[in-house]
Amino acid sequence: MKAQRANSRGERLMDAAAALFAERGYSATSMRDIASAVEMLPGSIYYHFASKDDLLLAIYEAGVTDITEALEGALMGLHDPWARLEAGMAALVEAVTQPQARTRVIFAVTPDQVPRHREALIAARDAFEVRFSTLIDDLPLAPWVDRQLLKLMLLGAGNHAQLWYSESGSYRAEEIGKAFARFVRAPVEH
Amino acid sequence: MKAQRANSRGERLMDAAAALFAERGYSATSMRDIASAVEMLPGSIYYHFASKDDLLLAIYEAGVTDITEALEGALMGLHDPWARLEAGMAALVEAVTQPQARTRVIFAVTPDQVPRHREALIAARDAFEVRFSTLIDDLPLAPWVDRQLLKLMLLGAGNHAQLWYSESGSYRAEEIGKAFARFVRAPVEH
DNA sequence: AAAGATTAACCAAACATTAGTTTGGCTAAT
DNA sequence: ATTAGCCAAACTAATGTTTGGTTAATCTTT
Repeated sequence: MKAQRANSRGERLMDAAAALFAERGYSATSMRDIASAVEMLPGSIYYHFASKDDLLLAIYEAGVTDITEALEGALMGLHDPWARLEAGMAALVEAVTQPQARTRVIFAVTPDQVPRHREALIAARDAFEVRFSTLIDDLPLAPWVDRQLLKLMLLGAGNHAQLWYSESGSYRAEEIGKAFARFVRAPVEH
Repeated sequence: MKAQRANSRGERLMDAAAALFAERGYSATSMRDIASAVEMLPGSIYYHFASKDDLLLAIYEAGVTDITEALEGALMGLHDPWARLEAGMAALVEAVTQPQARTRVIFAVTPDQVPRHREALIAARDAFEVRFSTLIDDLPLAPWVDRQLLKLMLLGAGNHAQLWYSESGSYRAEEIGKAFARFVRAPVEH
């Protein structure tokens, strides 16, 4: 009873494509690159996905689902707003740095690079960002603080970790996320 | 005596290519796209640059020169370390958001996307980052603060502004940069 | 200063390769 | 007997690049 074989191939395809999209970029990755990564012929991909655009869209939406669930999971049981921000940032950095990740594609591929699905990608991405925004909304902040800018700063910093993070490096994803949250909370100055 | 015509065309080529590289990405931009942006034929580009790779490299290195000079200019006359950080962040955000920019290419194109010049691009980018690091090194910080992580956070946040900044938006580049610097300095909490 | 030679900057046209995609058929499992 | 899943092979368009020629400006020579 090893069903799911069909689904399993489709998923493997998405994972392999996601890894290539995240590393080399969307348009720098060819269908032949993807095909040879899963050991099948280029044309065979079209049994699973109607086009390269659609493949990317499927990965992107799956990635948004993944990262949203990861975020919810990390927040579970936490009530203190700053603890929630730390956990959320940790989840974000983990999502953009994990090697097997479809989640990396969300921040590596910008909607403008896939004109045909531009709106759909923006909509999917916004769904996550709105969810992330509530973390900042709940913070007790000084009145001079622009929450919108603070959100964009934290999102940008977390996203950017994708570019310099290394598994062999001295930081783990979780510490990075938490550190970013603490930098804006506590008086860093001395 | 309107000399410089030669040089002027080459510069216009770099600017047009830079704009396209920054918006659509390196490999999503074709030589024909670039050529038609400056109203000449694809093959004519090869009189000025030996290859697409070399064109990108020239733009990238010119961009690093630009942003480095912009940074130095912004810091001139400032001695207080926090004032210098604010000015530096403002210069960074301005560099990644200005429309006529070769500087945007630095943060829009990652070295891995141009394998042939990977090391050269990394070296150029590092030259700027090292310069930027001194801003953080000079800050009087609490002992628990990891300066390396703080640097990466600020760089990431500034770089990321490129993705959401809009000229018609409610923020100007300078305020964004300064706001980011203030978020980590002052106790945001209330 | 005029004629000739040279060069910078580009065009016109093509080349080989790679891109995304399509089609028809094969094979193993249902 | 049917169908899900893939192969084999091709097709068209787009890609980076090359080549030889053309034009207008600059420089040299007389």
